[in-house]
Amino acid sequence: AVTFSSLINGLCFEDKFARAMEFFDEMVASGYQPNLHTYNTIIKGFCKIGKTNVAVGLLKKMDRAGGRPDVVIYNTIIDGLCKDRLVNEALDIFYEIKGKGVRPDVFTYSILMHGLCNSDQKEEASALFNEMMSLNIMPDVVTFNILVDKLCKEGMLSEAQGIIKIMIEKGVEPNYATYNSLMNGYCLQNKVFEARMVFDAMITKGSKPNVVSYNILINGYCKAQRIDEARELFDEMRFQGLIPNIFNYNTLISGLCQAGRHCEAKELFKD
RNA sequence: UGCAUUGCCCUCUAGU
Repeated sequence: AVTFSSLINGLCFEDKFARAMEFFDEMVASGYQPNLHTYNTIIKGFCKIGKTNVAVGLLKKMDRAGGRPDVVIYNTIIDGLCKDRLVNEALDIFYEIKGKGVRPDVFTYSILMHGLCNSDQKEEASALFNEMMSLNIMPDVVTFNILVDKLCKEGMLSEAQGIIKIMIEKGVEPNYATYNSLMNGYCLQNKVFEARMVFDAMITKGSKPNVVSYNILINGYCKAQRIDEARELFDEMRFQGLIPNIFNYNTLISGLCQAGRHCEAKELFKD
């Protein structure tokens, strides 16, 4: 059963969801009883290809058949709905499960807070944050990162710094995503220097910058018309053994183009 | 007994 589930998961990961489904149907037809892990993998697959409604249908079917969906399954569905910008439907499910004895966990709250932030409902997200605290469901680094990121995107950098201070006081260490959000926030305010300080600080604190960290800074330099520094960072990233991804190429190539340096852009494109 | 499933950060384009 484990290998079966892993296989399906692997197929979904490789965007071979249709194959995964085929496989799932065959197994069920030959009398195999899928467990919660397997169901969740399938449900997530449906959400990923934009068929959240099918996922919800599967959930209801499980429910009716007495399949007892667990909090992980509900979290997957709630996240799928949020990513489809159907936060209200996600909240409906949240209230529904609270009423029937499935305890929301730190994932549930983080997912919903993320959805609320993405639909410009920061106040509601804070309310959920307070609610989870009052229920003794402790926010973790991801929960805090969601708040930090939202504040950074709104340009409220000192508030974001405040949250980081609070998280540290609570014994939750910021990770690379926290620093990346902060760097991005500074770049959005055209404060590349401050972003660079964060970048350097994260190295000192032992969080290795990843390709995303580099990309944020590269983008910051490009937007500030400092293309040469952007190029240097790109090279340094490779020197550090990081493999540039599609984002890195896009960022630098469009930066070069906007600066009128089309030849260099073409060179890079060839890689 | 162990092992598998859910949440956070970056680019461009298009749409609105």
